[in-house]
Amino acid sequence: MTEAASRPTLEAVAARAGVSRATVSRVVNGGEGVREPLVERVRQAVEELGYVPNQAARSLVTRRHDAVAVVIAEPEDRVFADPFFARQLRGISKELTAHDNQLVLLLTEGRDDHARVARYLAGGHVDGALVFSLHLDDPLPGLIRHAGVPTVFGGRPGWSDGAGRAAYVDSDNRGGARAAVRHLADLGRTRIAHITGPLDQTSAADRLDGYRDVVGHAEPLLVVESDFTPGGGERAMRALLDRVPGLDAVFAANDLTAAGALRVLRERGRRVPDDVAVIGFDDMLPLAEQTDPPLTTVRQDIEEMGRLMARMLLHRPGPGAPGGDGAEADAAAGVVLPTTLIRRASA
Amino acid sequence: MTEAASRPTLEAVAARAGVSRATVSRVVNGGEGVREPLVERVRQAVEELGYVPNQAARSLVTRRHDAVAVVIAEPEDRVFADPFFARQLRGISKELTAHDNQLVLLLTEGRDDHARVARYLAGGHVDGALVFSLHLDDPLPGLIRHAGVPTVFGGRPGWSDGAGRAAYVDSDNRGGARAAVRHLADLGRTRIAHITGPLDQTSAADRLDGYRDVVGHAEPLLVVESDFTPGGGERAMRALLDRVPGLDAVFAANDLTAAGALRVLRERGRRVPDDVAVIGFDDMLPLAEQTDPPLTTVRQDIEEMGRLMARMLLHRPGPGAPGGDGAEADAAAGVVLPTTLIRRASA
DNA sequence: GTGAAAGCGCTAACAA
DNA sequence: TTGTTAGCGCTTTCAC
Repeated sequence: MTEAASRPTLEAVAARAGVSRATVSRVVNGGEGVREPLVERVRQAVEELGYVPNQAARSLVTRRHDAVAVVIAEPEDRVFADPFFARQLRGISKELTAHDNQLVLLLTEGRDDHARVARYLAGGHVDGALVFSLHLDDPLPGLIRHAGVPTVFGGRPGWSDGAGRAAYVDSDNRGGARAAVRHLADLGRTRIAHITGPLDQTSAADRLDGYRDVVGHAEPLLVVESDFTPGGGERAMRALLDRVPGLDAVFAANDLTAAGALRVLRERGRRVPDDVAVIGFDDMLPLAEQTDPPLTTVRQDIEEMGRLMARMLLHRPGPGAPGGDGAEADAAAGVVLPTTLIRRASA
Repeated sequence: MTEAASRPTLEAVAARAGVSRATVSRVVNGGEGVREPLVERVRQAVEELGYVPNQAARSLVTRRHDAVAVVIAEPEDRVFADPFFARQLRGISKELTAHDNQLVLLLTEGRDDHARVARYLAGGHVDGALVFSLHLDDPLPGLIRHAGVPTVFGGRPGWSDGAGRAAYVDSDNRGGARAAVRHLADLGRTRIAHITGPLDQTSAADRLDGYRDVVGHAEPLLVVESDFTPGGGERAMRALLDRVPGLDAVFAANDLTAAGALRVLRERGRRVPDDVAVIGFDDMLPLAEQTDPPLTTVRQDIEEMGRLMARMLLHRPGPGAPGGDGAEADAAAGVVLPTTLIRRASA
């Protein structure tokens, strides 16, 4: 219970081991070019004193921080209706931990916070940033790119100004949607409706594209834009049933929407999947398992997305590497992860 | 797009403003004791150069970091089946941001990670820690207390070794449970069952106590220990129905469990709430709204819990203050937040 | 292979 | 009120 009084310094360790500070430093940082017996002596001294390097002092000279910012820009409550970010965080955390990096979490509450985040990032407190921003018109990504910090985005960024260079990780929204709709078609369904998400988000737009890849643009009446919420799903489902009473399948852009749709279908006396088959997207648990009937849906490997984002940031070619200055790295700007159709009872 | 070359230092600002570094420092840190015209000159130079203080250099001398660690020790997937932590994080983040503190997120994956976290905390990289650890036998809280870092716990800590001094924030699990069960009694229900959570978690134990406050210990057959999962809820509900077919109400220790119970009740042909009334705990959205019927449940103000934790940590009496050395602060060790019964259709 | 010494950018006495 | 100066604890040339 020795009170934190003042923690031992390199100096103290050096004294104890009977070597110079430089030697201790070398040992602490990997021990390259120090002879074995000395290494051992220093290790022991470190152990005995419970020495932990002072990161501030180290950063001051190395200009590295071994810290990465995770920026989550989600003004709405959606972040919390959804374990999505939590899972990605887990993936990110694992990868960062494996490389001895710390995770600094920056949550933004709205536009006011943007300046704060931009300042922080520009302030060089972290070695890079992982950014989640879902809306096309979000000014934050621009601010961040301007801050000159190496960045990897979560989800395909929607802006278009020479953004070919932005590194990102996304899941295969389009392919997943295609698989879902194709599955409905294979079931013999011919009037397949789609409840979209907010189309200012690339994930929603991509899922719509996937739907169209299979059914074409033939029946615009079968597509309703919604908002990724259960309430929106209900409204959309009602509209669809009013417009096309004979529809026999629904592909909802996410599970929340699908849950709302399911309720309306039940309320209107449609049996699922007998009369109308339903597929969602996300495999959001426990929701997808708890709906009635349990929801067939498209799963994405969210944790892996997080891990990959961190890996891309950490392993990007260093500032001195050929072909780039680090911030605007290398070739493969975007990485897209596969999705899987999870069959339950609803389709 | 000026590449981060090297950011301006205090020195540069001083030169530009024609003053000394000390003066710039004073202005940057609030401007106390500097005459107005100078303040203005310095501010301008800061602006023009886009100066941002180097936190590492500052920490090195002040030994403060304006950073707080949030430690989430949850080996299981529960963290992510539940927006609980995300919400608390939001609350914490808001409060920290308001006081210009950064949030360093430490997720632990299991025992292996404990040493890492303990080392980090002991390393003096942060000014304090907010710790979530749900299990009685978790060694992490002990390690952390040993690290000598000011700490506030999320949820009443369960260990007993002189832990009267540990600061924590919890919601009124016992009172909430009492309100739920009392509501069931007011509905005229007389055979009220309880599906508990894992009793090695104080929240589950406290909810059981609340239940007993109302119904007493009379009917042990009406209480089944479960695990906070839907599957566990199903199993518990089956056991309950087998043992006490005539039961007319169930208080489930959380919404996930309640959802499982609801399914079994339907499957066994019991109408809810007519035959059996059901109440959950948490008000976990969207689940609680999407069950059939929508779930009556006990809501806790999760975000406020987070905010309060941060506030307690930030405003704790400083190291020099009377009556304590900061780590083992003042009087009110624990703060308990009220809960609210949310009435929906299930009870 | 090892040590001595020079800062990294900042704050905090202390002097002026 | 302002400036001068001495470090904070560490890494990193550069000699030896």
